[in-house]
Amino acid sequence: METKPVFLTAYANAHQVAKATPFAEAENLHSLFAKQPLEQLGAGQSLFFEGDEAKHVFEIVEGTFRLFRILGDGRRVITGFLYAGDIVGISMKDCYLYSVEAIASAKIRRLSRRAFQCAVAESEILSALVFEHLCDEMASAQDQMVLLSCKSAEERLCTFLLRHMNRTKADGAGRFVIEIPMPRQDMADYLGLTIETVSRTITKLIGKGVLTVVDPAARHFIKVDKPAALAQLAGDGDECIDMRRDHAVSGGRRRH
Amino acid sequence: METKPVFLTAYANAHQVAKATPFAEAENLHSLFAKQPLEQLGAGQSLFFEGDEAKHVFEIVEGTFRLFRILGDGRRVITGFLYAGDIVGISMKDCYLYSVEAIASAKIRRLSRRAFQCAVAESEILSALVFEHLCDEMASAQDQMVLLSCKSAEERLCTFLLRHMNRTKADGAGRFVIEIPMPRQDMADYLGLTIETVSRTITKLIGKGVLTVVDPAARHFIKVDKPAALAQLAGDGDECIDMRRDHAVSGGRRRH
DNA sequence: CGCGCGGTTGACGGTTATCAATTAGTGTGG
DNA sequence: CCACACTAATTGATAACCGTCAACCGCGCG
Repeated sequence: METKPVFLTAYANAHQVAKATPFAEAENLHSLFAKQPLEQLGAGQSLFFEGDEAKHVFEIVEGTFRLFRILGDGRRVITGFLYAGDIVGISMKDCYLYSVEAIASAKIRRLSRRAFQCAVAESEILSALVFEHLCDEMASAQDQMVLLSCKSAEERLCTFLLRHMNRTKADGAGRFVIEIPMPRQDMADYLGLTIETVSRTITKLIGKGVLTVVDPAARHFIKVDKPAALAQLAGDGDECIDMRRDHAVSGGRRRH
Repeated sequence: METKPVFLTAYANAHQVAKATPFAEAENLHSLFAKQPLEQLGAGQSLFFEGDEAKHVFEIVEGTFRLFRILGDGRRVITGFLYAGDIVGISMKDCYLYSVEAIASAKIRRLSRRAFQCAVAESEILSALVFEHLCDEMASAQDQMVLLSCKSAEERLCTFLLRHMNRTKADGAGRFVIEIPMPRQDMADYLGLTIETVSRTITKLIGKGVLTVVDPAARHFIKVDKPAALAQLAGDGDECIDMRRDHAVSGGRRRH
């Protein structure tokens, strides 16, 4: 995550491009949006729908969004969430691959795809950042596939909470209060579970002393009392660097 | 899939780059590899391992490969397969995200990452192709997440077979003989199932008259007797274009 | 107050994982 | 040539996990 953008920049100096657009001196993707008007959205409002022509790129200024697809029979799959600072709409060709909705009220800025492409094409730095962005997206898609492919309900939930924990600062005692801005149904559709299983699994984790719901009225804030236990239960125990090269010897399959 | 590369090309003419490298006139990613020596690999041989420094980009000339990650306790997740003509190693930052192994004997060509980057940075056409490649990878990762998130064993298997069918030509009678080059265990690890469930589900589909195993000795060739039924059972019934915009009204969840 | 919504809890059953045995194909060596 | 071992795949019995259906709780709001 802290790696320098190496790709497409290695030969940046080979390009001597006339920099004429308003974005020419932009050094990161966010600065592209700086002059765009702020747009306010209400809860449940959509940025775009799956299959729509991909006309804009969006920067999330405030709030949380869900990315999802609907199957023929009504099943919904949430493929990701967006938080303040995220950018969406880059990794598209002609059409959006998924729909995006604000979970609660939110603020965004938008750029036409054309303007975005223009700015990126003129800057080696931005090209590299776009490439990096795509790689990050791929990496988290991979992680999600691992989660969905072979983790139990408890492992899925712990992984989910852990990801949120890592976006949060600890308090003095090394404990965390994490905000879960989305409703249970969204968590379920994201983790490939039902709302009931999510609820029950949270209850079980509370029973184990790993979690506390801060305020029964506001269930969107959860305190992590045992971060280490949470990481343990998440299942990807340091990914087992040593055995990757000779997994054949262990030979075992273990559960789905 | 038949869309023109729009991204990073829109302003291609703004760049007047001195094209001096051997790759300067390359018009597609494969031509980059044309002059590289052909390498032969045996069954089970690795191209690289998850976590290795990403030093090369590979073109698959012949054979099939599995992309996978190993979890701490030995569970294996196959995140994808590679077939002749595919390219792997682009969507990486410093390190490979997964390991890649030849399923049977195979042939590849490789390019150093540096050379690849160099060539791509000098050509607008190649840049656009790389971007397109990444978008395709994202799209199939999304599809896989949908599959793993909410499809039953039968739907998963039918989806898998359907994907292979679409890479194959029909015979005169509109039927298909598809080759499944990987063993059952690989299918299982890819579909988030066990080998037993894969086997049982195939048997069930044969019972329904949808499939025939061409030769009990060579189980890697499967005849699709009812392609329409297979598509039906795969579950993503034309993705329900109409209801995407108003899924709220249907209100229903349906099974995981 | 009654209603609706989001969330929790309980009972039950189905799908699929797990454990175990069997078959068939393949290669090896005497 | 056949016995043997070994692997890939299938089949069967059983049980666990989690989905389904249903009831219930607490809260906010008209």
